[in-house]
Amino acid sequence: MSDVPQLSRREREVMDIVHELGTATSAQIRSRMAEPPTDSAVRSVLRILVRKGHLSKRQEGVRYVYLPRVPTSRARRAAMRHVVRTFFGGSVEGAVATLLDLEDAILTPDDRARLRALIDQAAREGR
Amino acid sequence: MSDVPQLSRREREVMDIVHELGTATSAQIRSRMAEPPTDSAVRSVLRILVRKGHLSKRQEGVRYVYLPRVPTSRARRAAMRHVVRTFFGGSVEGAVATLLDLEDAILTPDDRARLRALIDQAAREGR
DNA sequence: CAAGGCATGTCGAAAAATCAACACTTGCCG
DNA sequence: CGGCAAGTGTTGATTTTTCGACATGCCTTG
Repeated sequence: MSDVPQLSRREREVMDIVHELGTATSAQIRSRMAEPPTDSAVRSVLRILVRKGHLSKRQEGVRYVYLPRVPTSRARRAAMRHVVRTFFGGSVEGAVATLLDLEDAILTPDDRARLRALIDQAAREGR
Repeated sequence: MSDVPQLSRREREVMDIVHELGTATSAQIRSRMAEPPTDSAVRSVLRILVRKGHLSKRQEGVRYVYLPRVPTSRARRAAMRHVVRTFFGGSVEGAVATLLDLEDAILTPDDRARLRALIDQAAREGR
């Protein structure tokens, strides 16, 4: 029922960036941060996130590459669920509506077709 | 391009709750917090959020009621945009897919019809 | 092999956030 | 009126976060 993210401001910022990139080095992350601190500071946060179990690191040649410990699919769902609950009173329909209304929601005919298919599928699966 | 939320952990938690409730008293907020601190502490955070301009307060009888300073519609869009960018590489279609796949995405035939209409409308509006 | 660079981890200081004790104000009710 | 109850703001102590100076290790290149 309850999330327990417990992430500080910087920690969340870093997690978001890693999620966005999928995989990222300390330098990449730093370059995307708002008012980026020293490289050293960024790596401090990274180490904390690893210790807390939110990220894992892989040796990539000389350097480390960080990646989310939670599979993207799960993180996506969790993020969506949170937004739907917090901002849409749990209404999936409302969320979709806003989504389609976003400025950058440019849908190709293909996209539209796929969306229709998704709706049908949801229907078939008894939802 | 960049958000500048700059919210601390507790601040974000409180903001989420207020957004979810639309309007909330200190006591309501406290009752929804994870590991709720003293009532006094909650009100401290609230005052900070007011000072920072994220919340406003209205006298409601004896007590204060807090509400988001940013209109819900705008907050919704911002939240959605953030999730889409962070977790879906900007793909609205992908976001909708996940949305429809959520456990609690129970769509009535009516809902489905409305969603189809929304897609059509997006199409008509040149998206 | 030496030197220079690059990437890392440790550590402690500085800043921010978190928290609750306390004091005050107001309304209510006996 | 007197006192309790509910709600609030101030304040300073404690904890957490944030940060960067520094030392270390390793690779590469000359």
